[in-house]
Amino acid sequence: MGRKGEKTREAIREQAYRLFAEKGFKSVTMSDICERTGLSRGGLYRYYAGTEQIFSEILSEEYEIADRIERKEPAGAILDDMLSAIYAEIMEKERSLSLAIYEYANMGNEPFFAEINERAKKRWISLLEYGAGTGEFREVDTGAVSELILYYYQGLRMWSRVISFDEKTAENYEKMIRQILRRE
Amino acid sequence: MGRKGEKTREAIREQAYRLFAEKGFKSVTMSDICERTGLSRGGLYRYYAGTEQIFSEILSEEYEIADRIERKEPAGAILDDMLSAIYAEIMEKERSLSLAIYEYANMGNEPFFAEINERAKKRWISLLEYGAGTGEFREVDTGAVSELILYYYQGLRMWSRVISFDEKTAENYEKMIRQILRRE
DNA sequence: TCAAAAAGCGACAACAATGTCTCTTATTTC
DNA sequence: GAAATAAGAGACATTGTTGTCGCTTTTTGA
Repeated sequence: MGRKGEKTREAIREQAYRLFAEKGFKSVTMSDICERTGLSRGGLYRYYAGTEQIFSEILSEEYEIADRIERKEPAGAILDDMLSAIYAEIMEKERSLSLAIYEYANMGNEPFFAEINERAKKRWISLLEYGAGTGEFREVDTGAVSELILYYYQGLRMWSRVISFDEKTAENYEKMIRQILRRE
Repeated sequence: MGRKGEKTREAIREQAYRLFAEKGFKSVTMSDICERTGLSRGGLYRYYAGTEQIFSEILSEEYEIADRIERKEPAGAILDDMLSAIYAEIMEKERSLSLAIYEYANMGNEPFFAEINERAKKRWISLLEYGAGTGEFREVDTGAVSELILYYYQGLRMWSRVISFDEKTAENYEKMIRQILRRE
């Protein structure tokens, strides 16, 4: 019963994702999504009541993935993973939602993103503490350093849409973070 | 001849600035600006052909101010000035155009902002070189460090609209930068 | 295979924003 | 203070977007 609908739902999200990545949140209309999916208005509205609904569904998928990093490896190895994930994200561009997310955040969804951000910061703090405990990292002001890691990354990610970075810029990020954490 | 017009022009820019700071670029309509200024459509269109025109005029004022930092003081003093300007910008919020600028940048104005950014980076690089020359700062990879300074700042500035920072966060910025530059 | 349910269509009314044009009202300037 | 010019009003046609609704087509499962 009703199996085809799920395929369409996914196709809608897939196409909408691309549109949001291209144009941000505000500039995407339901008509745009109709066009891309080949659906009519009636067809599309059967699934989603508007762009906000589609976007928030995309977002929850997105952050679900980002949130499930939880292991018990050496701090250095975890750091490697996180930095290479970040490197990839800075370099990808085409699928970057940074504009859409930022627009959406500024439309009354501040608390949600404050929360996301708080969690990310806590994750970094606990990694830094853990690494300092095992002696892999230098002792640092974990609050300040995790903010640096996060906002430096945000700045890069956002402006990589506007300025065409070479790999050097993304490498510099990694290099600076490692340098800050390196034991002398 | 025609003096009153200039007053109105300025009033339009002033009100438009507020709107852009509140809602970003895309969400501001000519009708919004009519409402705030108390002008009719005909009246407003006599001065500006659209929101892009108003915004780009506001931008050029904005960057004109930002661009004229050129002195021959000790590197440490220049650094102090720049950091305190940054501190103020992170904390102000109400008049922050960061959303508007980012939206506008992503609407085909990438080259303009790439250029602005390039200049800012060069300014930092030359300050870092100068300071290392006088022995006030540590010798660092000036390219990498200036990127860190810039994008960390961008990240902070953008997300300060969404997350209510306390002064601590802005202070941490200053602290980290000084620490990176401090001679041992 | 065929009836019921799900999926999809496209016209339509309502609204919001744009840019223009003509007319009226203020402001200069002499 | 009167003619010339600038500033401003507001109605209008146009365009784009939204959300809905009744109808048709397709899918599904008994």
